[in-house]
Amino acid sequence: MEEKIVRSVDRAPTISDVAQQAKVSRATVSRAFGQPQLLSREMVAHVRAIAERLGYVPNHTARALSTGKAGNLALLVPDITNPFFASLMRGVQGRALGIQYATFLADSDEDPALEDVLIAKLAAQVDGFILASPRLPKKTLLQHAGRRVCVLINRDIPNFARILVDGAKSYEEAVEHLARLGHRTAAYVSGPRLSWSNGQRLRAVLAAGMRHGVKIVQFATDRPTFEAGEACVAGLIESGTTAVLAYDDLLAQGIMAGLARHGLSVPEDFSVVGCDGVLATRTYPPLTSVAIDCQSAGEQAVELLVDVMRGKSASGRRIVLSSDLVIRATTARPRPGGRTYQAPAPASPTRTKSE
Amino acid sequence: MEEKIVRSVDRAPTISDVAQQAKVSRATVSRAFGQPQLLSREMVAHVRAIAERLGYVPNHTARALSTGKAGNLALLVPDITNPFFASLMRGVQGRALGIQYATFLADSDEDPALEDVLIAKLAAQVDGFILASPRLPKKTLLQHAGRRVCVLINRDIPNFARILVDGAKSYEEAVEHLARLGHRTAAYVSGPRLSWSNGQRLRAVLAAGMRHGVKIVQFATDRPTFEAGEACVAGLIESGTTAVLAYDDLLAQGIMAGLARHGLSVPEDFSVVGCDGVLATRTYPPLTSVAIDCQSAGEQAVELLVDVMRGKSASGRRIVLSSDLVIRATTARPRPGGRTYQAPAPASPTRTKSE
DNA sequence: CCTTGTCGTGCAACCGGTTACATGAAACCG
DNA sequence: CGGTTTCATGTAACCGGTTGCACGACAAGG
Repeated sequence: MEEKIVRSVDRAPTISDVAQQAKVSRATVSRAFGQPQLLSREMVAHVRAIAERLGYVPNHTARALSTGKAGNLALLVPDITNPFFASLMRGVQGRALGIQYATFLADSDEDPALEDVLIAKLAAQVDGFILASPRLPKKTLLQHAGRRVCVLINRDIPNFARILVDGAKSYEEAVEHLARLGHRTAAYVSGPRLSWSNGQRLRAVLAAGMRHGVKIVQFATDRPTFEAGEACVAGLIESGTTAVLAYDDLLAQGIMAGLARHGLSVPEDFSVVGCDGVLATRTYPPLTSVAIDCQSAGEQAVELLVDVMRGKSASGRRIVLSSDLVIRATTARPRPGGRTYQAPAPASPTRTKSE
Repeated sequence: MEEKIVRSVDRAPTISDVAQQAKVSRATVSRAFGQPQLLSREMVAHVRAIAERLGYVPNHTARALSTGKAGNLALLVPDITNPFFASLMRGVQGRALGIQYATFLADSDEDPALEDVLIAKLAAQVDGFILASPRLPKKTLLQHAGRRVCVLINRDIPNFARILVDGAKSYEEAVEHLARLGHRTAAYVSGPRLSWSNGQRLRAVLAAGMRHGVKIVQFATDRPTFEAGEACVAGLIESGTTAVLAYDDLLAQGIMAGLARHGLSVPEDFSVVGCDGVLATRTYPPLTSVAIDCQSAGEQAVELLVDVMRGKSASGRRIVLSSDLVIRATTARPRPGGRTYQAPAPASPTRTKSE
């Protein structure tokens, strides 16, 4: 029952093989696939039948070389383990497949230098890039855009085709929501400094805080990770705030873990708001969060990309997607008598190595 | 300040441009990059200097066509939004970059048919595939393997090069852990039916249950998702069990949410064990879970792939990676007097549409 | 001084497609 | 019925590299 893998010795059939079998020229075979309207009905059928029988599949590489079109696109993300970008990838691949494009994925690990290298390496093989939250300076992006079409996601640079997820309104609503519950002060835990989304969200929170009489305290993290969220909790508690808005859900999760470690419960002692739309619905307790349709963002990015490539004068188009504030279980009115402090309980996990 | 994107009009310099400038043949230029040892030191330096000045970069596509080597690899995963596969991707890309390979990523959405299509589409552009938890029948995989090198992850088929993450020992330990805590019955909530990992984990749980006198109840889900986990909770409660081992962390999270909705608390009323190594460390409360080094799995897959491609007779190699049971906060001794039932509290979230 | 071998480079074919242009046959038209 | 279109197909050049083979120069060996 142990079938051997038979590595096929006979190379894959080429256009010449089909041409020979069909007793036509290679050009005809090519046209039978590329421009069937140039050939007679019968000829197309004939050639295709032969091709089918031989198992012929046009060679993507050869086609790319002679046409100058790669038939590929690349998606660059700063962190694929972040559910936001993972969902984005799904959206991109779905639409790309529909237009016969294959998708390279590259993860820059939040590193601008690596991002630059990856773009350069892939440039030869793709017709266009979708750059999600790129960290590269505008100048560098302009250079790359000069060679290959680039669509940006969550980075707002004039003259670039770009998709922006507008979290501002929802963050403002979140602040209002907290104000209504009776919070007089709240913290904003920021994401990557260079991130457009982060700037937008911070501004929205500050403005809304002003408007609704909520004092805003800022906390910085260099990367939006669980650990970073956990780490900022000490400062959070010290600051005397009763609510926190995080840049994203990953941070929010970390914050919740940190709060628990300090003996504080959510939402009784602390209210927490995140942002993303994936993780929030997949963890417990259900996180009050700004929901984003990441998949749709990816799909629209692909469409925008092809529009630009086809020269539909969509070059500078700016598409803004809206978001929703979804109120779940991590926000409530602050404890009237103030917080009940408890000693931190650092639960170090027990590891059992197998094998 | 609004720089225009200047789409470069002059096409990228080719090997001919360099040859002309350097007053040598195209072959020499080619060798200056590919086989410098065939050329004199000075010639290599000369050509490279000219190339540098012109900004010449060898055309990947053309090279791929003439050598027959694509210089790319593809990673196929059933669900990129699952943190396990996302981490895997990172490992793969890291190693691939090191050997000058670019990585296609394809998400099959757990659909064998789509998987088949994706492999076929990408075959022309890659030298090899890394198939993570492929759902295709063995027969089909054999066919694909005949055309392109394939390395499997978490699928155990003889004669295939493959990487297996051995969760068995850790799941056995988990059952033992539960037994020690005093649980007499536990549930196993399974993942994809076709998944090798799932079979392995189930068998391990059953065997260990037998050995330690813990009765095992099985629950099936078609996809390991948060929702599926949530959905199976009703049955879980009905079955009268006091602990649950989930196929992965996503399921475990769903189960915890479902339990909470039914008014049961973890770990007081119910003990929960997951598996993965990413999500468990990023959510609260910290999940007792079988940890897997996904990134390393990805790295090793790439290395295995290049070994096979270089014909290092690694064709049938079977690499087994170990896992760790990490005991965190979701397992405890069962409530002595049995569970305290409460009425379910279906918390429907409030949506606030922005804009 | 001629032979033989080694080394550095060029020539030209090839990888597998696409496409501008040429060609020949059929259809149309006055 | 000759001349002009139109249509279907073939011819050959081209995309940008790689590589087997040929060739000339120069050094070593007899």
